[in-house]
Order: sequence, then C-alpha cells, then structure tokens
Amino acid sequence: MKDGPVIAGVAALLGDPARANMLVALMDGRALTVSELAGAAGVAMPTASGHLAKLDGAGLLTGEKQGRHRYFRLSGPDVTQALEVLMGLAQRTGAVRVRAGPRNAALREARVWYDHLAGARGVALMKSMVDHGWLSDTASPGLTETGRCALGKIGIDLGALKRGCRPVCRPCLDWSERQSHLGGALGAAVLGLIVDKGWARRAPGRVVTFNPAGAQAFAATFELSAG
Amino acid sequence: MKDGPVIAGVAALLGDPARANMLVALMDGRALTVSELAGAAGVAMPTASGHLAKLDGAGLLTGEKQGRHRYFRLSGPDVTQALEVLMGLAQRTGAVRVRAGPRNAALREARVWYDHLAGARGVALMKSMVDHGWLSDTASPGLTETGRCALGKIGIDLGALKRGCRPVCRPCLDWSERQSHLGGALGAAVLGLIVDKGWARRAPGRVVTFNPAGAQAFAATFELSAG
DNA sequence: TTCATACTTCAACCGTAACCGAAGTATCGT
DNA sequence: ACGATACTTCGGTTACGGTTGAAGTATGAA
Repeated sequence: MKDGPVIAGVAALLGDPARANMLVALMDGRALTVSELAGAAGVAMPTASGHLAKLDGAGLLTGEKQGRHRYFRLSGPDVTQALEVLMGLAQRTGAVRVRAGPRNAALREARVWYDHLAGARGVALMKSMVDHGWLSDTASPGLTETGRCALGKIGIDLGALKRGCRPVCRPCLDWSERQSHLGGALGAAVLGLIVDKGWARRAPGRVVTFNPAGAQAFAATFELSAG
Repeated sequence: MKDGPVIAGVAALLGDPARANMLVALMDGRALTVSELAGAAGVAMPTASGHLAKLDGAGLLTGEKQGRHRYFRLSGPDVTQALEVLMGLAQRTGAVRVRAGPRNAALREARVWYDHLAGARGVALMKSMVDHGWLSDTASPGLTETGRCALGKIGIDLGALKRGCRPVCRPCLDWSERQSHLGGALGAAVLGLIVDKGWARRAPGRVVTFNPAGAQAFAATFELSAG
C-alpha cells in the first residue's frame, strides 16, 4: 500500500528552497560547479555540497569531476519536465511569481522545448497563426486551408509532415508564459526553418538566440503584431 | 531570481509521506472523506485534517461539505499529471516499489489516461500490435500496411483518424508499467471501441473495468498473447 | 616543495513541522 | 432533548533536517 512514499521521496528533494533553486538554475541545460550552485541557492558551500550529494544520490543529477571542479547537470529531460509541471501547478494554484530575474530572461524569451520553439516568441508565433486564421484555435489547433497555403509559400513541406506519424500541430502549455505555444511536427519544422535561415542559433543549453535581422525576418514572415 | 521557492512550495507539500499517500489515494478521481484519507495515510484524524487544510489552501484539493462529512478530491488534471510525472521520475531513479497494494490493483490493470487506455492492458495492447507488425516499433510507432488492414477489419475508421490534426499513433510512457502504451487518435479510437462494444465500462474515476466476456473478446481481437 | 583553490566531512545548533490526546463544534439520528 | 458521529482546534512533545564554522582532502599553480 505504501505507494505514496516513493513519490514523497523525490518530492521532498524538490521541496527544499535551496535545492529547488539549484535545479531551476540547471534547467537551461548547462553544467554548473558546486560554488556556482551555492551562489544560485544562496547558501554556503558545505550546505550546497550536502544538497548536491542528495540530489546526485537520488539520480536527479549527474556529476562529473574536472580537475578540482565538480560539474553537475540535470540527469535527464524527465527532471526538466517534472520541474516544469510543478511550475505550472504552482502558478495555477496562485503561488505566482510574475517577475523573473534577468538571468532567465533569455530562457523566457525563446528556448527549445523538446524540438520546437517555446517562450515568449513561441507563444507569439502561435497567437499570430491563430489570429490570421492559419490555425483553427488554440485549444486543439487544426491547420486551415489558409494556413496550408501560407506555410507552403514560406517553404514548409506540409506533405512530408503529414506523412509522419506524429501529430502535425499540437498545443503545448508554456510555463513561463501562461499560454500555449505550437508543438508537433509543424512546431519542429518552424524551429528548423528558423535555424536553417540563420535567424537564430541554438546555444549549448536550451536557449535560442535571435539576431536582430533574424528577429525582424521572423516577425515579418509570420506577421507577428509585436516585434 | 527567486523562482525556485515557488516550486519548492508545492513540492514540499507533495514531499510529506502522509500527504503523498492521500494524494495517491485520490488519483483515481474519487472524492474521499477526511477519515478515509486519514486511514489511507496511516495517521490520526487531527493530523489528516491539518494536512488536508494545507493541501486545500494551496489549491491542490477541493473540498465540499456534505452533512457531517467533508469530501476531498484533486482540484484538477494537472495535479494528477504532476503525481504521475513524479512517479515516473521516482521509478527511473531507482526508488522503485514494484508491488502495488490491492487498492490500486484496478487502476494498474486498466485506466483512462487523457482519452486512451493505460495500465497493464494498455501496455499489452501496444506490445501485441508491435509484435504482430501492425506498428513499426515502440519508440515512435508508425502504422504499417498490415496494421491498417487489420484495424479496418476490426472496425476502426482510419481515414477519419488521419483527417484529424492530432497524431494517429503516439507512444505514452506508463507509470505503473515501465513501458509505453498507445496514445494518439488511434489510442482514443481503441478505447472508444472497447466501450462501444460493451467489453468494459468506465467507472466514475479513471478506472476501466472489463467484464469477463469483454476481456476475452478484447484479447482475441487484438491477439494478445497473455489474456 | 609550498601555497591557494575547490570541495567534502564533521559536530553542534537551531527551527520547523509532524504528530497525537483532549477538548470543542457541527450535523445527524432517535 | 439526548447521544453519537465526523471533523476541527489547541497544547505540548518529539524528531528530523537544514545551516554553518572549522577542520580535512585533493587538485592545480608557482
């Protein structure tokens, strides 16, 4: 009957503010040292060391030693997912913290989620596509004839997408914004387009950085209302 | 910068064994009384009452008073999702607890996840479809010609599924089993078929109960190896 | 070799929260 | 009206875990 405690174990690990801060700091995919994580969590190094040992022991983190530094990173995408789900839960239940520190600004702006574009730009993209009638709606979006035509002109091969097994378009709730962005095969294709055209490049973590010309071209192509 | 603490709050709530037990007990969708939840968590009623007040205050639960009873249920599907994600994380990281109590037996056997069949039967179904060559593989399943033909005979209209925007087949990791079951439009269609044919009925919660004849028909139709 | 840096281990302190028994409140049945 | 049930509030105990300074270990630089 004791099925709860197994989830209580991981949850308790995520439930300490210091550990939560460290995990959030690692969410962009980088590997950080013990002292960097101590700084991020606002605790002394011995404390951080102890927390990291627990997280590592629980398999949430992987550590690798390089010289006299020890680098930690999240052990897998499921850890990121768990953090995102908890963030979603936290903001629905009202423990909202609207402001985000400048450190996460790039991540909130545009990031990779699985294989598509998330963050403010991802949400703006989806909104624009719905507004212009390319997609039927936000909740369970379907591609319209208008959309098919427009995307074809942009250079996205919808035939290839439809042949694949995965869904063409799929809403995906964004944790930093509170709205959906575009996932599915089409979402992945759009991200591919952005990178191929040189509008943006994918940084080592999950951050997507647009260059000025690329941002403009992106906005023009998808007719975003706000740059 | 304090972005972590907001997730720490919810996570800490899920991190107490007693509260985790209560939430898990509520996962099948039913509403339970304070004393039932106290029993499920293995604590005295005053303790349970305190925990429930916290969970309610945090918006994870909704309570409604009926006479001298007070019924609690999970406040939304996102809570269930968070619990499932944490379960998945717990079992990947090795905190596995293979045995499950008899109380959850029905839930592990067959349950609804979003709109398709999960649990042991869902996993068995997917395995059989791959084994018989209806689907290409487990990781990112595609429907084969054999599968198209077989499903057509069973009475599933693949044309209609393909026209929809959502993916036809989609793997979905099962938390009780460690394997994937079948999601997507096809997964939903199969669940619809099962209910329409009267093989099983959906209980108020998320449990799906097969009747003996239905279980046999289900196994025969999809050529399951183990009944 | 010698010193500095990066980290870990240790020991002790402190705060919070889980827990229960007893008493209090509300609702139902008789 | 009376007692029983279902739950909440209160008070006090207990224990677990987070925190840090100081000391110990390992790696790199001079």
